[in-house]
Amino acid sequence: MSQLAVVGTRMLTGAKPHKPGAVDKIAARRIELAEAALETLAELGYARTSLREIAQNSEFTHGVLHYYFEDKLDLICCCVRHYKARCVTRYDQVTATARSRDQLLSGFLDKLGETLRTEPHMHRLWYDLRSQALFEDAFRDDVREIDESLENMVWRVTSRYAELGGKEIAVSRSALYAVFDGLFQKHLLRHLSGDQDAVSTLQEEVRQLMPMVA
Amino acid sequence: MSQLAVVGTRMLTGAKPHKPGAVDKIAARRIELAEAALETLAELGYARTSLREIAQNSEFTHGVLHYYFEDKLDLICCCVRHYKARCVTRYDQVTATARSRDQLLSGFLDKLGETLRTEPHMHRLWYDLRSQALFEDAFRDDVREIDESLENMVWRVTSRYAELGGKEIAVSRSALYAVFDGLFQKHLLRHLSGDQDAVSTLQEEVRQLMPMVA
DNA sequence: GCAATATCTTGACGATTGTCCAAAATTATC
DNA sequence: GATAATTTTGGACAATCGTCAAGATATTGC
Repeated sequence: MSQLAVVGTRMLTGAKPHKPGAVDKIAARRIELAEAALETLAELGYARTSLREIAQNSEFTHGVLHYYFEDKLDLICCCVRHYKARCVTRYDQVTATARSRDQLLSGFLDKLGETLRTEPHMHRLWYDLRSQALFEDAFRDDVREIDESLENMVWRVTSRYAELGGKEIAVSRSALYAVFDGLFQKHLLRHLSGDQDAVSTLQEEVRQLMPMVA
Repeated sequence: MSQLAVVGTRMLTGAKPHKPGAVDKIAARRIELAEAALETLAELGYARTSLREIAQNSEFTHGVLHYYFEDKLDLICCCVRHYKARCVTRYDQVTATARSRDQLLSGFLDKLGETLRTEPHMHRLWYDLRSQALFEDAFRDDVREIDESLENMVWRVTSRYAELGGKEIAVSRSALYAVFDGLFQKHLLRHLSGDQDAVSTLQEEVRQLMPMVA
């Protein structure tokens, strides 16, 4: 019997491990494997990703996955949770340092374009996993949590933008996030379809939009 | 050798069949099978849908699918195309008959709620397939076409709404569609998660939004 | 340095997948 | 009503899937 079940229970209940560092080691490997899984998922999509393919993108063999994860769903849930940490602070630097409305907008647009240009695969994975949550209960809580984090992120940026202009945000949190999310998703598809202007078009759309919402 | 390849070529090139009615018959069966496939896809999602499962939801066996479709991708592409026809005119009746701003808004919200309540599975399939287009080239053109149709639909409704108020739409077509699409997707997830207030919350969000965009 | 534990590899399993094909069943044609 | 063409069936195939367990290897505690 592997120690996983015990460790898993510990992690869920928050009980302390008998041996200090043991959980950390296991957790570290779980994250390592989850990151390899994220790469594979981003490349192939949820529907085409197998455990063997994930293992091949790591430095281990496929058997080890069942040593650290209950099953495939457990692994992918771990991926989703780990994915979150990457995203939610993406624009905080811009928000914190910008000293004018234009500066904030420019910094935001730059970062937005950079994200679309350098990480399209990771973002298409997000949309894929969010769609999976529509079918699979196990994903729903995590996906909702990430969605909320992203909503908060958009709200923070826009709040600062409004503040710098002495204005108030004119739409609801949901609507604000929805419009940014929808625009990003649309131009992500364009970008992946080979549209060279996708990045600049997105930036232009957002540039026109910002003064309307705050 | 089946006639499919010939028929397929005919359909692509638009050449006339040797025997009148032969293509229609084949096309009709293709649609019949595509509709059975749509039901299965809506139930299980793209990742978990197999050809045998699709056939079981139809009145045929799994072998017949390869008589009418090149392969699985061909079948699902046919599904996507067929799906489109159902959606794009959903709100046209409301737009055509409404004689006041309030009437249009109420009719739109009613239809929106009814859609979310009665067809959540078909809509989660749409979001699933749109995400698949981020990975699979074969879906991209069809998905883009559907997206455009939906964008136009939203634009038609909002245009009429603006017209009835003697106003102009204040945002771009992309942004307008993005915000509606994003809000719908969010509340679809809520609704499928068992949130009883999802429908009314969506309606309330849209009710607040409409006067802001037109 | 030995025993015990933890970690990893490897191969196997039953099930399922998309695809293909020969034959049966059905329909159309004369 | 016989023949030909079309449509459908159902089984076989190779490949791949998630899962599991036994054994090899590495690490730790004493």
